[in-house]
Amino acid sequence: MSQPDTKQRLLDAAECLFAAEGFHSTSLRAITGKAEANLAAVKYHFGSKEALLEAVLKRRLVPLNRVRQERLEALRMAARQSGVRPPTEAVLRAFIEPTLAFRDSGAGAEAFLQLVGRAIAEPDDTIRNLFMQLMKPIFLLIYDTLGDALPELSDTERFWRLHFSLGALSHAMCLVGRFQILPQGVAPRPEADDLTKMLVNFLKVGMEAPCD
Amino acid sequence: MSQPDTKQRLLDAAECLFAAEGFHSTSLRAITGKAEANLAAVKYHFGSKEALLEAVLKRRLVPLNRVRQERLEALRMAARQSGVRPPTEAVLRAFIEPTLAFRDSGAGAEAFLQLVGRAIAEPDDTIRNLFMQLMKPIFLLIYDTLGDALPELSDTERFWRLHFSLGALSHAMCLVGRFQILPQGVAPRPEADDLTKMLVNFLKVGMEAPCD
DNA sequence: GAATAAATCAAACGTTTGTTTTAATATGCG
DNA sequence: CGCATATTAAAACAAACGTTTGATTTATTC
Repeated sequence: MSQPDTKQRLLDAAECLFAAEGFHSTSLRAITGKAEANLAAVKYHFGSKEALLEAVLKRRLVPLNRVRQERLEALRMAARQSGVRPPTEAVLRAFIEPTLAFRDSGAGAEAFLQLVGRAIAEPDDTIRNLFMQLMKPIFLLIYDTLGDALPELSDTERFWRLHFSLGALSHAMCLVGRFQILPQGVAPRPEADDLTKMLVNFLKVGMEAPCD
Repeated sequence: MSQPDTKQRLLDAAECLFAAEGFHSTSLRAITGKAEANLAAVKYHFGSKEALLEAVLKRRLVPLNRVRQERLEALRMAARQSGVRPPTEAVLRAFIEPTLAFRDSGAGAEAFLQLVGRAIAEPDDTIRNLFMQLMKPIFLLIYDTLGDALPELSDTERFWRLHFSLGALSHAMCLVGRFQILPQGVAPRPEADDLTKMLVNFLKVGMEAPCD
């Protein structure tokens, strides 16, 4: 090998291009071109274009979800032992903080956030199912943990408020770095910490709002 | 003409397919096949595939945004005359209520909501620019009206809270009708009224939350 | 009813797509 | 060295894409 792992270069290039152009609009020729690899390299190392997408998603999403899972389960554990409810804000933070902090963790990370933020609304069944399969466990865990934090909330309200929150998060993830409409007086690119603070602060009160 | 307007049938078919499969994944052959029209009909009536998308978007989005604009401007007017701030909830409702109520207005309306809910995160520049051009005026108007309602809020906070809200709304729009993860005890498809109430209720407190 | 315009049609265009095949090259090991 | 395995390279594949063409049918106008 001349350069670091072709496999790695393909993952990096695919992540970047999938995020910028979308999965279907990105050709294997564009990916292998950017990665300075041969066209057949994708088939050789991954098997297919879809398998490449799966690898791109898993590379970052599995560790990220593991962190989220650990933080959420630690919250449940601590709450159960001390006999008090986990604070809503802590539950939201356990899910959101790793996501947006992740943004500054490396070169392709920001692109990856766009990719994931868009995957949640993906029209293609194969892609959405792949993404949902990766997200379902953590989704159900935060749903349950929010139930611990807000036991008086009905299942339906909790479900929809969680989805409103996921929508706000994914939208924030997509928006980071690509603004289309910027009114005067608005900082173009907040720090990850500030964005997390704003988002958690916004969602917390929504989650805890009385139902009527 | 054998059937009602080919142009109309093309719009309906395209709306449905764009929503279900996405713009790039929908072929002109699929559209003209569903519309029972000739392949060249799109070129003849609209000029191109992109122009067809523009027509699909404008057909519903222009009237919808007109309603939103009227309601928002009526709020500003009433507030200015009475000397009190427009209520945050009313501002949100002016924007959201027409959207979700629209869902029950016709056959393709629900599909259209998915299409629009996804367009906001669209990777393709041409599509996103087209959508943004249609949405920019109403976006700036609600941004200003929220400024009337919440003058103590900083521009940056107001901007991001608005985006969180748009994310929640677009996510709710995409989700309507296609659930992937349904915990027990959750109603699968709330009425538009109920969904609006939940969403507005959720966003209102987030908008009005203290900054720290 | 002839002449003009509007609409539809089947067929083919050149390109690009993901995939596959076959050959060449580098690498590791005894 | 020589063999075997892993990787890269180049070329070709059929299929699908949006677009275009030129002929034909339908509708409108004088």
